[in-house]
Amino acid sequence: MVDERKLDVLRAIVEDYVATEEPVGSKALVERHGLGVSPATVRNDMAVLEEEGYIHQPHTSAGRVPTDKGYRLFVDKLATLKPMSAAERRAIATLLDGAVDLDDVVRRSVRLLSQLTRQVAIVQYPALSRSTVRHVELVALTPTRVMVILILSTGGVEQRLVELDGPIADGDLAELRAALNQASAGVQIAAAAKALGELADKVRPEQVDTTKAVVSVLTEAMSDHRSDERVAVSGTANLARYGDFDTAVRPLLEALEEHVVLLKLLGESGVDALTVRIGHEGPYSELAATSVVATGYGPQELHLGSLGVVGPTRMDYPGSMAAVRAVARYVSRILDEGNQ
Amino acid sequence: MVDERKLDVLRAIVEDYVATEEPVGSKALVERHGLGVSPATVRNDMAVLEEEGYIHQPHTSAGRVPTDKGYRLFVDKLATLKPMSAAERRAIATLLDGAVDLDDVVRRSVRLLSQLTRQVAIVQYPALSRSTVRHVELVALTPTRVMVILILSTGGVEQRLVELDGPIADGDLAELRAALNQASAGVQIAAAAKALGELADKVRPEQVDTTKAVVSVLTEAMSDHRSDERVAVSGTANLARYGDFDTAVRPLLEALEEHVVLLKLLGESGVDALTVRIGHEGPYSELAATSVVATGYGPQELHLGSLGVVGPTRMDYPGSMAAVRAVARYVSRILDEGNQ
DNA sequence: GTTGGCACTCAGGGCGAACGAGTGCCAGAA
DNA sequence: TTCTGGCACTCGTTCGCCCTGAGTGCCAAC
Repeated sequence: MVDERKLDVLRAIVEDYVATEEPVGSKALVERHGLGVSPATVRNDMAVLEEEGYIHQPHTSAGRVPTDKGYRLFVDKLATLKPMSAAERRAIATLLDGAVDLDDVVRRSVRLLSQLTRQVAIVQYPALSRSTVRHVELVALTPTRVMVILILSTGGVEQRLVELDGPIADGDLAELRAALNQASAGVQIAAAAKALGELADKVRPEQVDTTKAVVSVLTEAMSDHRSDERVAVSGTANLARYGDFDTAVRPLLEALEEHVVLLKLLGESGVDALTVRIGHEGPYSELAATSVVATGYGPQELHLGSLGVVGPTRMDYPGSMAAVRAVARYVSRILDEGNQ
Repeated sequence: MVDERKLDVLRAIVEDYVATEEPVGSKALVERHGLGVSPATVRNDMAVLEEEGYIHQPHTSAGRVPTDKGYRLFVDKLATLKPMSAAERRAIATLLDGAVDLDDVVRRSVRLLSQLTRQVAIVQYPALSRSTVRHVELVALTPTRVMVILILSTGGVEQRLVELDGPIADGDLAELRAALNQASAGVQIAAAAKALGELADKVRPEQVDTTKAVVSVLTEAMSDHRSDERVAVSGTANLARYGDFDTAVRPLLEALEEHVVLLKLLGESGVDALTVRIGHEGPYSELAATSVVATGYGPQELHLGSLGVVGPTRMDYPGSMAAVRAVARYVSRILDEGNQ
């Protein structure tokens, strides 16, 4: 199917259907797009497109609707990314530059993305597991209670409270702090957890218990509560614009509650590599009516997390793809700056 | 309207309508509830109830539906809190006790509450502004970059990065840390911000710039990014069970995106004081079809935040009220323990 | 004050006709 | 070949109609 005009027809059908949400007929097509041929000709083309599975007719006397395969071709061959307007670029820059910390970056991004695309936006929190330990801090709140603070290269911070068996002297605390940092600072999280595990063997006997207590909390903070399993969601109100409530809105609303499902939806596309999953191409059969546009983000090609939008298969792919890419790039840049 | 039986009739109408979502007629009423009188008698009572505005007839040949005023009377006079089952109590205890930090408590609570009530749950993050400063920590990441960490009595932690004009010596950093803690530790946030502001006048001249930089970031962390303006939401999928999409679901979905709106919805009810706002009683006319059940929480009667559920006016008030109160009490207890 | 009887109202469902958007096909023009 | 205008055909949608039945209000009797 190399026919240029048939591709034009498909593109026109997708664009019209996305805009009107109604099956599009041959007459309306030639009127709204300057195709330069008659409706009859378009009808012939449509018959071929249908035979090849790119479009579909809900019933005999109706217009045509793109199939998932049709959207796929549209995205792969026909769509050019809508460039972001200057105003949109400015909005991205000013909003994200105002973020005060890592969580704030995520919250602002997800909100921004949902506003730009008028879809449901999802942003995965950056993976701590890929980052390195920048510093470990111990603060004695009382002689037997120590606040353990883990600071990561991504700007993420985890804190935990440790209850000690007996009181600890300030000097011992400083010593322990130094030992912890020597073992872990600058080291990737997985390696750091390992190094810390061996630390208890190297300290003075009377420090062993305390060290063990602190280390166990630290390693737990590193592995157990992995922030990369958290996601932020925004724009659910945009679901209200969906047509079919039961087949489209309800399953998606349910999916949005399950963060595990969301993570699977987002997938693991590389940094700066846009993934578009259309309808049944996704991992969940209940979500056969929704598409996902996602990409990875992170500084220097290092994949720290994914972000994207979900919406009806009948969505504005060029616009969504452009917005997702723009936001991902900006987030990557911010993470990069914070990383110096 | 002191008639005991009329109140019984109203209670029966509310319960039936909540269960079936359909206007309830006189015959069905006497059948399902053991009222011991004939339908005709009930009809007379219903006529009076309607005259007084407690119930309403959608159209002539239909049954009755409670009005907001009817629900109000039901909640005030007729409803007894459904006690939580043992299993529910256990679920609350085990789930919330497993929380690792303050944010986790909030996330778990909101999820729990939405599951218990099968409604949309909202939990406000605890107000930092009411808590006291427990400790301020400074960590030199590089000679000119300092991580400022603010630890609060509620267990909340805020961190910020400060870029200094020139390098700072370890000794000076320790000195500054001591000064900061002396000025703010144990002090309420508002007072602490004030005390810190005066600190720059008291340090050695060569420390003034550094002090000012750190203090400005600290006070900003204290006031600007107030976590009590953040809320967590869960259970939006439950909206799918609503009947009327346009009048009930859409406005609520939109409201859920606006955290300011949510905070206003939750209101500022005292700790252990349940607030029920029914339909038009709330602050937003678009949300005339939704009710809010909320309460404050916090240790020792100290109001740190609010939590609650929102749903259709046609909701299970006794069940929601019981769940909201149970979760709030448990959260309060956890905050209290963390505070020792 | 309560009850059974009865006429009345009216939303909702089922049915059929008219409508019209859109199609497929075919013969003729380019 | 490829495109075009014409035409008969399909079928979902809309509208008007009637009928049904749940539920009511009122009244006379208990």
